[in-house]
Formats: sequence, structure tokens, C-alpha cells
Amino acid sequence: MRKNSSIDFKKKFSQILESVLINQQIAQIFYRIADLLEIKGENPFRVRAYRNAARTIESLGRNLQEMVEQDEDLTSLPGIGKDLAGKIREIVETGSLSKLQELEQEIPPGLVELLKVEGLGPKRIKTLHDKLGITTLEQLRDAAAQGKIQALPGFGSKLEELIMKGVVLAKKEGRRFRWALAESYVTEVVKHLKSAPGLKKIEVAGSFRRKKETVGDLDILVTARKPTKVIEHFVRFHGIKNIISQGRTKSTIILSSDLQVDLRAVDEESYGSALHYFTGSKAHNIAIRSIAQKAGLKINEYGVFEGGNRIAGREETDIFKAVGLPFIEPELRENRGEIEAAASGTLPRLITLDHIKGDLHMHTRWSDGKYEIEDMAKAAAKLGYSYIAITDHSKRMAITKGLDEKRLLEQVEEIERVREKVKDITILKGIEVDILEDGSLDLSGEALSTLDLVIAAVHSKFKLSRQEQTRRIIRALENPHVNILAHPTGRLIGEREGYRVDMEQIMKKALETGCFLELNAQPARLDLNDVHLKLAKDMGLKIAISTDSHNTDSLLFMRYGINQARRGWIEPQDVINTQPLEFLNKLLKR
DNA sequence: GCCGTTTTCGGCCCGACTGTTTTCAGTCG
Repeated sequence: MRKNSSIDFKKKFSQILESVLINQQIAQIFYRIADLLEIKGENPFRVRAYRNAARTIESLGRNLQEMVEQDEDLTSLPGIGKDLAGKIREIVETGSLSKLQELEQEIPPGLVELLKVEGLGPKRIKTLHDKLGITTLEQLRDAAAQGKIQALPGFGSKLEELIMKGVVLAKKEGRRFRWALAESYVTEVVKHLKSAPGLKKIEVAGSFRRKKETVGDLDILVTARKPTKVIEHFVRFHGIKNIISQGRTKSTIILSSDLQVDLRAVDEESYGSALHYFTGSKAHNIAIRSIAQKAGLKINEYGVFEGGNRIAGREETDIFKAVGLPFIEPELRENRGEIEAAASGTLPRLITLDHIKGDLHMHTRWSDGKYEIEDMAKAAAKLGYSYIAITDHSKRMAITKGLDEKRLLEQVEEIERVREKVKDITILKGIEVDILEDGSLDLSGEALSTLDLVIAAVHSKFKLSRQEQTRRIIRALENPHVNILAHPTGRLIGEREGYRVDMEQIMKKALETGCFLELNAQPARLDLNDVHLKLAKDMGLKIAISTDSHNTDSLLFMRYGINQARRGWIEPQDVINTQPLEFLNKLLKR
């Protein structure tokens, strides 16, 4: 009896395993419930509870499915109480949630889509539904076109116009910009703002300052003699598609790229608190304000207040001081434990670009790179590095002219010649060898044993099941020649999901075999992500931050890798290519 | 729905802008 039910359980498990990554699935269900409850007009704090829980789950390193299986106490997770723990259990065990099904019976699912329309929130959507029976974006568009909306109580012609525009944009909504791309817009907008009359301070806050891998909009904070002048100047930026709002201290524009930019002007005496406030994250801010509240203080973007008196706010550190904490780096401000760490004096001393001593993943003309070994070495030496590794593709990557055993040997000889010519940097002999479908490697052990380091990578068969893909990679890590697993999930931000793997298992295996995981610094990869990095750190697994350069310029991508590493709480000693060559070589002897 | 070194009940971050208003609701971040 018991045995049977456990078999059923396992069967259902594996079905879920096959479908979606369970944590993401659960978070999505909770977000959806929050939207539905909001439209229903439920208690906003209940709505927030679902969103908080979803955020916790998204940034959880552990696999919830395993936690349920091992009967761990889910209520120890922040924002998860008895009720939501039960719901998580239900999702893991049955693959769905009855509460969600009930809500979707009750509320037309199309209404959730309407939330994406600018200017429409739960209250207005409810009115549109109750008075006009609108349940879809199409019906909304038609009603607006027929002038039916402006006649509703609380609505008017302006709002109707806004909705008309909003319906078109709603479909594109949700687009996020890779950090590096956002940076190029930041540069332009900031340059424009700096020519504004009377501008004093300027800083880009928001998720951009937190170095999030993608950015939804830009938040720019300024101080100025006459803020309205700066805002007037702001809305004259050449690349504007649309001005959403323009007030005395605040304005929002949409760039022609569809990137939204918010500008906020504050007084000097409020600059620090405003910077903290607009840097976020929202979850971090709420947590900080709650602490302040308990201490009888009030924190808003204008300062820290006791009674009616501002007692601080000029510097960002003032905010932390007010709640008895040391400064917390922006990259950590996600309410993922940074406040607790600050309180206990265990904040990480985050890695910086200066700590990097070399780059362990790059390509040359021997495969799909654009430059010679010597060019790459000289460019890296200019960056002040003391070593690099040349890691071209192996033969399976035919399209890249990947190396077979014979050409690898030739390349090794070539590296030895270049070593004679370029003396101010050490060139390590490496390879990025393909992991074949069964987990074996694309080159013989004999060939690999001549090298200083071996990076193994998945470049094919992305669609294997989670179990098969995990087994494949684990087998590769068991190969005694392998040192580093490149871009461990294979994702391309905004383009391609990663292949499905059990990252915890992979990390355990890497730790056991003396392998390392790569943080690939290509702006489209940033693979590992912040949550995985934190997991690696917590497990004591070291990483390599590498640019995977195919030309000399992209050696500079290292800084994107550093951004990501900092979001993952990574310190210099967690990274192998911060180490001097001698120690690195020891680490590479597994 | 969560949470608790003043609380197991009664709180839950806080302000700007817009449009529709004649004093404010709704949305947004």
C-alpha cells in the first residue's frame, strides 16, 4: 500500500520534473493568484503576501520539490506561512492548485491581461468589466474606439485616449533590456541631462544601479538649482517617443527603443534617502522601512523622520545608520538575506574588477575567434592580467572549425612559440571541449592530458530531459581531465531558456571532483545567474569568471561578469581567477 | 496571507502625478 502510493508520487514527480522547473512554476502560480485577487478587490495585503512568497521562491537556491519530498519545514522560508506552505505542497504533489482553478472560474482570465495597460489597475478594470462587460484587450480597444469608456463614472476622454494607446503597447509590454544595452542608453540620457542648466548631482538608480542582468526601466535621480528647468530639458531629449508625465519634480518618458526613463529631482538634503529609495529593490525598501517603523522612525524619499523632524537623509549611509546597519551594496539589496547579514556583521566583501588576475576562456582564429593567439595575449596583458587561457572549440563544433586531436597538438606548439614572444603574460593551453550526448568528451583523454586546463561545455541536445541532461553533465565532471564547466545552463537572456538541469546536483558533483563552474561574462549569457552564484557560494564551490571572448574588445566583458558575481554575493576568494598563477595551477590539478 | 524583544490580533512603506474632480481616487514606482 505504502509502496504503491510512493510509486505514484514518484511518477507525478517525474512528470513535473519533465515539464517545468518547479520553483518557477510555483512562483508563476502565486503571481497569477495575486493578480486575480487584486482584480477581485481582495485585501491588498493578502495580494502582497502572494507576491512576496513568489519572490522568495524565485530567488530560492533550493529546489522546492525536494524540500517537499524530504518533508522540510517550508514555513521557515520568509513570507511562507502555514497556508502557502500547504499550497506549495499541493502544487508539487498534484501539479496544480485548486485555489487557482477556483479563481479562474470566478474571474475571466483575460482581465489579468488588462493590468498590462498603462493607467489600468484593479479598480478601473472592475468598473470596465461590471459596466461594459469587457474581458479582453480586443473588447477594451473596441469600447475605447466607440467612445464608450469616457462616459463611465471616474473615466474621461483623456483616460480613454491613454487606454487606446495602452492597448497597443500592452502586447509588447514586459520587454526587459539586458544590462549592457541599458547602459548604452544610460550614457546618452545622462550626457543630455548633464547639459541641463543648474544641474548639480546626477545618478542612475533602480535595477540598473543594482546591476540586475536585465533592466525594465531607468530611474535617474538629480539635484538642481531649479528642478523644473532640468525636467523641461529632460523631455527635449532627441530619442523620445512619448512623454508620459511631466511634473515639478518628476517626469517619465519613453525612448524610441521603448525603454522607459523616470527622472526625479530632489533637494540636496534629501539626496541620500532618495537615492536609497529609488535604488530599491522594493522588497529591500519595505524591509528597511519596517525596521525604522519599529524604532519609531519614518523613512521616505525625503529623509529619516522622528516625529515631524528630519534627522537624516543627505547621504545614503544615513539611511542605514538610522536603522543601525552598515552600508549595504546596491547589488545585494533584494531582501534576500542582506539585511540579516548586515545586522550580524557578515556582509560579504564583494569582488571588484581589480581582483581579477586573468581570463580563462577565449577563442582565436584556430576556431571561431577573430584574432591570433598573440593578439589576445597582448590585449590581455594590456589589461594588467598575469595569465590567460586559450580555449578554442573542439571538433564537434564543426561550424567553428573546432580542433581535432591533431590540430590541438599544433596549437599547443604554436602557444609555446607565442610564449617565447610575449613574456609579460602567461598563456595557458586550454580547450573548450564539447560534452557529447552521453556525457563523454569530444577529444581523447590523451589529447586533453597535454593541456593546462580543460573547459567542458554543452553545445548540443538542449532538449534532453532534466534528468538526462544532469546525468550527462555529471558524467563530464567525473572525467578526470575536466576543470571548468562553461556556461552551465546555456541560456541566452531574452532569447533562449537554459537547458534543464539539477544545478544543486551538478554543484555537488563539481565540489566532490574538484571542478569549478564558470560565470560566463558575455552580456547575453551571464550564466550562472545570481541565485545560482549564491548557491555555489553557500556550498563552498568556487567559480571562474570568464569572458568567452572571440575578439580582443570583448575581454572587457569581464566587468559584466563582475556585476553579476556581486549580485551573487561573490567575494574574491570565491573566484579562481583572482588567484596568483601558482595557486591557480594547484586548483587546476584535481 | 504573514508576522511578533511592546502584539497570536491588528497591523502591513509611502509619496507624486494625472484626470476627474470641487476635495480625491486610482495608478505607479
